[in-house]
Amino acid sequence: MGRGRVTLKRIENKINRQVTFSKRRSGLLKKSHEISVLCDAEVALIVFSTKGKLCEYASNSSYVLSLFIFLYFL
Amino acid sequence: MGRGRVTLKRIENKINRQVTFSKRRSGLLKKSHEISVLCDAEVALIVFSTKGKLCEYASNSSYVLSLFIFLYFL
DNA sequence: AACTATTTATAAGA
DNA sequence: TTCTTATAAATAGTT
Repeated sequence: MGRGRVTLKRIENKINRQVTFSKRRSGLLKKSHEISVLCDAEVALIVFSTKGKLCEYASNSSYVLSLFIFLYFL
Repeated sequence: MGRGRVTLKRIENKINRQVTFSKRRSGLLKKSHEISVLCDAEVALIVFSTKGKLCEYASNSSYVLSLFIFLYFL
């Protein structure tokens, strides 16, 4: 996607890595939401950046995600 | 994506819904893996189809996903 | 934070 | 149901 091919390797430049993280995280959230609605599927997505910033998505009935996060931080 | 626009609405045709689920699930897994490698992020993805078929991805250190699944099936 | 050239994902078709 | 292809969507690099 975009002007260069993706090489599946850690992006060493910190700025680029953060920018890519931000872009792709939102893409992942969007697609998680889409599959849950289109296909009537239950989805839970949890993403931690290197800095430990948490980001999550859960379709409607994924109450279990809350439990998961609760347990994670115990 | 593809030959028609996506309308964010449950796909009523069962066959189409299953096909779309299969395609998009693999896309989601791929992208989850990519962001984890490219951005050095920890990712856990859990997908249940309507039939209850489980599918999951976890980047390297997401041992917590195992815990989650364990708890889910208690 | 926007833009746009390209790659990638995928809806529909074979 | 696996493969192909036209097109939508995501996004890498740029401004």
